[in-house]
Amino acid sequence: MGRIAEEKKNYIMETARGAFIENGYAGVTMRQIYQKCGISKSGIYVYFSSIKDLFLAVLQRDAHSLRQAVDIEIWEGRPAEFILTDIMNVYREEMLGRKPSLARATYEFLMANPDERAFYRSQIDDLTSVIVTVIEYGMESGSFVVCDARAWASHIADVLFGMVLTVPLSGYSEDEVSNKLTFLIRPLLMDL
Amino acid sequence: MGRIAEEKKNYIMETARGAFIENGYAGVTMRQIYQKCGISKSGIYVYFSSIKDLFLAVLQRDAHSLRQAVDIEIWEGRPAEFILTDIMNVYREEMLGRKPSLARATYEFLMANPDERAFYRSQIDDLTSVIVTVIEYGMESGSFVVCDARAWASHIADVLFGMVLTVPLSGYSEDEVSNKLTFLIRPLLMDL
Amino acid sequence: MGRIAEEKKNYIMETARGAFIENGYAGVTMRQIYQKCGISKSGIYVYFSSIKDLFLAVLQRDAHSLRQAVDIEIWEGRPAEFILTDIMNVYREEMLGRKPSLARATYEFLMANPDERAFYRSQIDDLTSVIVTVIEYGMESGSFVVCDARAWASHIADVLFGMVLTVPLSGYSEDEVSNKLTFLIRPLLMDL
Amino acid sequence: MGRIAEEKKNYIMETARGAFIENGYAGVTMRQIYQKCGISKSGIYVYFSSIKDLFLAVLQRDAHSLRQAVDIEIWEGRPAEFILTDIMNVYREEMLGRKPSLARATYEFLMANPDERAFYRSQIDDLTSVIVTVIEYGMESGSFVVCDARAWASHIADVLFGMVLTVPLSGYSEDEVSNKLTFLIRPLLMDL
DNA sequence: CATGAATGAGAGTTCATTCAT
DNA sequence: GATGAATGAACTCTCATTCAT
Repeated sequence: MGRIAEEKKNYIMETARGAFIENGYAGVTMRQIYQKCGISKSGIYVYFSSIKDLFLAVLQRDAHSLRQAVDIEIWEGRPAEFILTDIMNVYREEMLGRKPSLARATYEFLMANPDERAFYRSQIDDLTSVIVTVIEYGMESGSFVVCDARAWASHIADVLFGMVLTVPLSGYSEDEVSNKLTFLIRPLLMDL
Repeated sequence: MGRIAEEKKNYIMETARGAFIENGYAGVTMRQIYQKCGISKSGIYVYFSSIKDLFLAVLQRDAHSLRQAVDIEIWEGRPAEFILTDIMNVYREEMLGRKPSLARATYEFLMANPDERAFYRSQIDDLTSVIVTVIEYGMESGSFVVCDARAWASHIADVLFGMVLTVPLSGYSEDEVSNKLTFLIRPLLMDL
Repeated sequence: MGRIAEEKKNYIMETARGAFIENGYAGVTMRQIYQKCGISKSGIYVYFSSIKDLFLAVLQRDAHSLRQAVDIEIWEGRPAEFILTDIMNVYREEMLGRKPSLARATYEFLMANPDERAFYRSQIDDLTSVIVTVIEYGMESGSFVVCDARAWASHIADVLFGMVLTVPLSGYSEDEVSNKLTFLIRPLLMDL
Repeated sequence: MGRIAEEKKNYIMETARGAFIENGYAGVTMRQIYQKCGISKSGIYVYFSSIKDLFLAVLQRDAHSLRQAVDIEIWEGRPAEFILTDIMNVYREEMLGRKPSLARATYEFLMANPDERAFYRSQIDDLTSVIVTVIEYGMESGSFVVCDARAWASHIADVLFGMVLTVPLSGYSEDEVSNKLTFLIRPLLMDL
């Protein structure tokens, strides 16, 4: 594939991503995508053999890693509780619909395609491991109480992944969400 | 509506419920339902004016109330930590797919019908209030540490509602789920 | 058929008439009728074997005769030009949608049921003959110029029957309609 | 759109036109059209997004302008009374069903789609203005008596538009129609 | 590499009518 | 005399995908 083709492929993925964010997985039609892209109906099939294919590509590309950002923060000596809060804020913005999120689309997609679910687990595990790093760093630096870092990280990751799905339904307000997230990590904080 | 009609209506709802549990909301077609029911395509419309209508009926009928069961348990003097565990187990079975669940269908439905979302919030609130009762009972009886019952109940409800959606995707094993639920309520327990 | 049945039949016709006036012939469904009537779905079939049947009954019952009213006016010595204007006004109100009209429904019905068209012709002929009477009376009493009464009557009837259909589409204003009707009969008037 | 596509679109419109002429607007289904066309059900939607869309396209294409023909006739010096008769004959053929007419379909369509009624008014106005031209030409050339050209033209147009709808119902014979049209314009003629 | 055209399968819904009760 | 239940046939329209060009 030439460079131009590569760019076009990327452009399609980017545009499709927007559609998936807006309408979920099941709610997106080829029409929406090729119209948004301004290309022909069959133009998409040149690069992706099906909607499923396209979504998987979008999903893989989107797997954002907090890892790097967190490593830098630690290296810079930012207090652990702030780093943890930073992470929570990323997800909070997603819950409140202020940050584009593929959560809904991913949910719908994985429900319809059970074979691909391993991907989801690995996403949770990634987040968990990042949080583990933060907690351990916090314990070392005396910001966090001593605890089972892995258990806590896993718990936090679960809650975040869950609330990203449920908050849009429950309609929790920004304050409610913030309180809930604060409540979630409070037991870790030393001086309380 | 005569008794026979009432029975048929129930039969349709029961059958449709199975379809919704299996395929979610978006994945269910009228065809699947009337074929499963063994009636004609238009036969369903005698009882329900649309798929949405039918799903809402199924949903309402399904709104299980833990309230009563919990009240009885308290009245019987069952220890608070056991009652709480009982509640968690109900949801655990749902997470693990061993208890038929409308969670997925509900999620898809509410995503497609934002107007009905209040229903979801009220379900969370119902669960929260039941848990509040249990926690307060546990604090009185000395099983639970003194804490902000409402905040904890709300937190627990959130986690349960979230995990009902995410566990089928993450593929957590029974043990993992159990551990997570134990971890969730451990801080409440007195003797730890 | 007993008297009660007779009354019910009349009631259904009256109610159906309202529906036909509102929605034309093709636009009326059995549902609308039996709901408006507050009777059961099949209740209509006790009295009328089909929608077509029902409409025909409504139509026959509705054939209003101006004959009698006009005869009285002549007998009372009302000036011919006023009587003619009275007739035009009946139709003007219908054109402007201020008098309930079956014109649209009749049109749709007869287009779909060519066999029944003789009825329409007889309606035009009825009106024509009434107008003939008025014109002859007007000629005798010196209000109208001497003319071919039958040709003029037929012409006027045609225009009225046509405009009852077209005015709702053309959207002529009340003034426009009035002017047109005045223009139509002006040549008959003596002192102009 | 390529030339082949253009041709196919025209072919569909032509075929649909036949269906609308035969069965009106409400009486035509997509099925009839795509079967007549020999294409697949969804094939039509490639070119027209709905029945309404298709009908509007047919209607626009069909808007015949007499204007040009009349201008030529005047330029050629054809007597005004003949030109007027030519115009009337166009509509007479339509009334008698010898010239395919969309009048019925248009009536049904506009009744179902009130928003589009301006179109009807503009059609009447177009015809009126053409007739005005002819009448003025006739007055100048001494064929017609001096009169209010606009009022007469409007009157004639109304009658023609009305009779196109009513004659198929009244079943007037060719002679009757001819007589009526003659009667309509007689007052304009000079030597009578 | 790209596209317009075409399609089969299927979606949800409505309707007039029939029939056992 | 009246009805609730049921149905088959039809409706408009959408979709992901293929294929010749």
